[in-house]
This record gives sequence, C-alpha cells and structure tokens, in this order.
Amino acid sequence: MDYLKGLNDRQKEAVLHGEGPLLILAGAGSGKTRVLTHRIAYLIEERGIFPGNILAITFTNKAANEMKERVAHLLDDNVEDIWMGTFHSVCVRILRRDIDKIGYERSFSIYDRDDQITLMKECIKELNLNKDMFNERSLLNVISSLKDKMTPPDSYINQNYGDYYYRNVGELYALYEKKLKQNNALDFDDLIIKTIELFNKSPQVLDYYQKKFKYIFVDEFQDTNKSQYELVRLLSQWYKNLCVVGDDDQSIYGWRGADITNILNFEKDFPNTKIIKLEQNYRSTKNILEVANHVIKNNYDRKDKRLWTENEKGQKVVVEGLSDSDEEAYFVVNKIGELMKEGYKPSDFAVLYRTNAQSRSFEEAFIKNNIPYKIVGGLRFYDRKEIKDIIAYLKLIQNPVDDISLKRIINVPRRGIGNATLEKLEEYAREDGESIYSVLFNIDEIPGLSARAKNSLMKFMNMINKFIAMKEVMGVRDFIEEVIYGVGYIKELEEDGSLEARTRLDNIKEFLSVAVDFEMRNPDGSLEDFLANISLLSDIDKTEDVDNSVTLLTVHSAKGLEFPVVFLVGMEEGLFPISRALESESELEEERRLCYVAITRAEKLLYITYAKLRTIYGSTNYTLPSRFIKEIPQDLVTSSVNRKGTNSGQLIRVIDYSSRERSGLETGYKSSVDNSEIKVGSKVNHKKWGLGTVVQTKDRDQDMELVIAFDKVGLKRLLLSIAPIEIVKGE
DNA sequence: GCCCTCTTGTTCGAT
DNA sequence: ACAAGAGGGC
Repeated sequence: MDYLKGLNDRQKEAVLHGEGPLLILAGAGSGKTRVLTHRIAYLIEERGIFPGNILAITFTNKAANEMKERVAHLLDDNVEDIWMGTFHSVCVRILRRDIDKIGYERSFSIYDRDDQITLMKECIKELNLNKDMFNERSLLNVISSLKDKMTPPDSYINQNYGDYYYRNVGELYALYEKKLKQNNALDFDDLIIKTIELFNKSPQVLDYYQKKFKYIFVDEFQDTNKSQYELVRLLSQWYKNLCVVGDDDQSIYGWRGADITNILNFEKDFPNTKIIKLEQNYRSTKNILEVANHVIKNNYDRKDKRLWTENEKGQKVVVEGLSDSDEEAYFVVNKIGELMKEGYKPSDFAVLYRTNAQSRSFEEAFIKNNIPYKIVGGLRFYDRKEIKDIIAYLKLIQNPVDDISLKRIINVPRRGIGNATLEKLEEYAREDGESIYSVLFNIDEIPGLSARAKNSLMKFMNMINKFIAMKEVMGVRDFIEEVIYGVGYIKELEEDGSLEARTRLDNIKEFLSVAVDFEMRNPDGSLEDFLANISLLSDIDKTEDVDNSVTLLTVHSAKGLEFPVVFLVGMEEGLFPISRALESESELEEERRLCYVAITRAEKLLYITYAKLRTIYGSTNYTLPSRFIKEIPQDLVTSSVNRKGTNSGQLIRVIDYSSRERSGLETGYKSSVDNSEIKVGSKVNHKKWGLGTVVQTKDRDQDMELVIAFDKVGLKRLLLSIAPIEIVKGE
C-alpha cells in the first residue's frame, strides 16, 4: 500500500512524521483529511501501532465516521478499535467507565440546552431573583464560559462580591452546579471538565489513557476551547505524540469559548513541535480562491499566509442584488434550474446563510418549484415535543434522580398530577435533599396530598419501577416501544385523532426507527449509550442523507464541507456581518473569517446575493450590501444584471422574477391535476404539506391560482400548473 | 386541574 | 410572524 501516492511534499512530510508534537496549519481545501487518514493508516500498517492506541477527535460524528471509513478503505483492516469521535462523545465514553470515582453515578444524564434552561429557571425561582433581570440564556452563556475557564462559583462570587448583579450570577452558578449534581446530570461543558477532574483526581485512570493513546489527533483545532485544550494536553503528556490540525483563518466559534491562542501558543506548550503548512488548495478555482484571499487579508489578527491552487481559473464570482428575500430565493431557484440543464445535480448545490431564520424563503421557493432540498439544523426532529417527552421518560428510567426529566413527564399524558401536587413533592424532596422519585417511596409521609393524588403517584411510581426492571432485559428498540405504549402516550394520541396527533405518531415511529438503526450499528448498545448518542449529535449528524438534494445550512454548519456550487445569500450589513458584531473589531474579524469559510466551501461556482429589503422580526428595512462584498476586487466578480462598473447597491437594476417567470421554470415537475377536476371543496394531497382543502380558485391566463387550507401548515396560495398536488378522491 | 387569552421574546452561531 | 409561557377564569 502506498500511502504517499498523489500527495504533495508537505503532505508527505506530515504523513511520515515520526514521534513528537505536530502542528499542521492546513488552509481551506488543502487536503488535511487526506493527510490525517493517510497518516493514521501509515502508523497502523508501517509502524505497527494498534488501532486501539489511536485517538482522533473530530468536529462532528459524521466527520469521524467518514474518516473511519477512509482509513478502513486504505487498510482493509479492522479500524473499529480506533477511538474516533467528538470531544463530547469521547469524554462520555471515558466517564461512563469511571465517573463514580468523582462522586457521580455511572447512569448520569446529559442535559441539553432546554434542560439547562429549565434547571436555571428553578435556580432563579429558588433564590427569589427577578426573572426579568436574570435571563436564563445569558446566565448560561456566562456560566458556560466560567466553567470552560475552570473558575469555580465561590471564587467568582468573591471576585464580584460588591456587585449585586454579578454576585448573584455567581450564586446562581453555584446553585445550578449543585442541582446538576443532585440530578446526577452533566451539561455539555461538564462532559469535558468532569473528565479533566477525573484525570486529576485519579492518577491511575489518567495513566491508563495516557499509555493507551500513543497517538492523538485533533481536527479543527482552531475551534477548541480552554478546557478541551487542557484535556488533550493531559492525555498526550506521556507520549507527546499529539497532532493537531487547524487554520486560524477558519476560527468561527469564539463566542462559545474557542481560543485561537491554542494554535498560536501550541509551540510554547509543546517544545520541539514540528510545524507543517499546507497552502496548496485542491478544492476551488483560482477565481474563488482569489476572492477568499482578498476578503480575509483585511483581518489584522492573523498569521500571514496565502493559499494558492493549480486548479483552473474558473468563472467569475457572481454578485447579485435582489429586491427582497423572495426575489433572492427565486434568483437561486432559477440559477439552479439553469445549471441543472447544464448537467449539475441537486446535491451539487448548497445555500449558505448567516442565520437559520433565512432558510424559510428558500424552502418555500424550493417546494413551489419541486426542487428536492434538505435543511441542516433549524426545525429539529429531536426538538419536537413528543420526542423530547419520550426521551425524558427514558432519561428518568435510566437515571431516576433526574428531576428535570421527571417533572417534564409526570403528567404527560395527563394522569391527574398537577402543579399543586408536584410542588408538595418538591418541597418535601428539597427539605430532605432527596430526588422527587425517591420521596415517592415515602408517599404517606408527605403532607397535604389528597387520596386521589396519592393514588396517581403510586401508579406512576410503580410504572417507572417496572420499566427500570425491564430495561435490563430488553433491547433498546423493543424497550422504547414498551415504554411509549406502557405510559399511555400512544393511546392518548390515537384517541385525539387530529392531524397534529397523527403527525406526532409519525414522529414517534420515526424515533423508533432511529432506535432500530442504533441497534443495528451497536448490537450491544445499552439505553445509556443510545441516549448519549442522540444527545451528542450535531446538526450535520442529524441531517438525513437524502440522496440528491440541495443542502440549506448556516455557514457555521458548513464548516468542513464542500460543494461544487455555493450560493452565499443575505450578504447585507447587519445580517452578515451581523449587527451585533459591528461595534467590536474582534467580532467583526470573526464575521470575516466566517465569510472566508463560506467562500472557500465552493469548488466551481460561487454566487453571492443580497436583498435590498430585509424582513427581520416581522419588520422590513432597507439594507446596504455587506462590506465583505466591497472587499472583493471588481475584476473578479460579475453580475447577470449589474451594469458595468457599478459597485453600489443603488445602481443595480432589480429584475422582476414575477409569477410568469417563476411558473415557467422547468424543474421536471408537471402537475397531474387537470383544471376541470379541481374546485372549491376538493381535497388535495400536497407533496410537502400533506392534506388540504381547496377554499378558493381564481383563473389566471391558462393557469389557475388556488388557495388551499392545509391541515398542517394552514392557508397557502399556489399555482395549479406547478403545485405538486394530487386530488384525493372522496371517502 | 384545565383551558383560554394575552404577552413576550425570539433569531447570531451549536456540542 | 410566530410560538411558548404566564396568568386569570372556570
């Protein structure tokens, strides 16, 4: 096996590097994944390293899986023993084994953002603080960064003793931590920090992992925070074979503690670091790369470098000003239509935006024109109420002291345990320092409960007990099914019978198939593993691999990905760069890096668009084109409607992608419904929106405009000729 | 204990 | 624009 075939000299050097710390400064598209996979394969095959002695930390689980596959492909060897995953999943794996050494149960729960908010609300209430003054979200952000810097609550309180607000932030932090512990729960930050704590408190455990991981790799190193850095520093202390890969120009997670000095100071912490720079880009055309270089060079705070490529010059980057977000969406749809005629397929395209809210107009335009698409992030399957409810049941069964989960579902479906009853339980539990579940065992000692409430509580407790016993002997999927039927969730939804209830049932079925999937991949997986697995998925991981569809995603989510054709949309001052960043030079530089990441996702074609009218929060405002557009030299860009030599948004003619042009777009779909068949009252089934009833029709040239009341999404106006609908024959 | 209406914040990005 | 949560009435 030749691991060096097709690699350039720098890449070869990285692959063949022997022992000791290695810092690879890898520009966008410079083939770093290739280097990583080849190096891992080389270590295993040529240097006789056991796969189990390698740890590779990636940014998403998807990246980990892909890397694993690629290594397996190079080796024809079993690579299952390589530890590959995100910081969080690796830490869970370590903690599940030994967290009891720092005073937690191994059945600990992982709290996501929603759980954290619920918990913080309790804290605010318990300290009798004004909830208008103390906002959960911002508190959690402050606390998260304190935890990342490993500042404990008491020292923070001492530092801020004179300040009412910050002292109380410290008190809330202390209480929040206490409650997490009581619930035997860890938040995302804890997964890292508690692993470090475990290593510090138990030298044997640290020693085991230090000697196990002879080679450690960290990808996207520019986006690691302080505690993650500390973690890999500890792990690599023995062998010092730490290889990190990163690019300071692509650091885009400063707001969640990513610390660029981790890269810049790496050499100081690891003496004798070998540094290799990968500056040849294999991804993009010369034009696209030039555009990227011109934008990023406006950043002051960066290591000087300049990516180059041997790729063809390619077409100029198109910059397009549209009148509003709908026109912007239709511009993209039309371009996709044109390019598909030239042979591009839907999966070649990505639409990148700054904020998730921008996805909507694109989604609508894609549906109307029957272009298959998938959205990364946004409306999330796992955020649906019914899914969260079921997960809460499972979390409670796995970890009965998890009060947050218990409170979520103790009365779902309704079983006559209301707030008043719950408060009495909580009160009693708090006095005893016990969990709610555990005080149910002493139900007769709890004051003020009615006989009816007691009865319901007993039933609830017995049910949970039964599940706790069953979980030991059942497979994950069967067990989940048992739970959702057993708790009466399905029954309630079936009796409801509304379309909403049916959708919820569908989602639950979908959840079961997630469990089936999990079981296939992890035949020995426990409920704990399953729950940890789903709570640590990134948006990218959660996005279904729908074949051949356009990808819609934020620039943040697009990190590490590449597409032949990229539409970078919403390039307006105040949106990208986002308004909050305008006042701070460092935040503005992060926005610029984000823009650089966006541009460098493109392989062949790049379209940059902005809308002159933008609606945010329901109010519409005039906008100015993003300063990043102005940083691109004129000779690298073009516009399909722009008159030559204009660079200000004012002079760009607005083209009217009015209904005629929109409906004339050929994307392959022809409505199967005839004019004569459809009338007010007709029941129809829409490809995306499901069942609906026609409530209005209006003739339009040779077409017909329909207003349809959809059961799921409400009123929609669409054109018969292009709407993907079919008539549902009467019952 | 449950349901309805009104208010509020949400959307910068995410494990 | 819209959903979620609070608060009041039954």
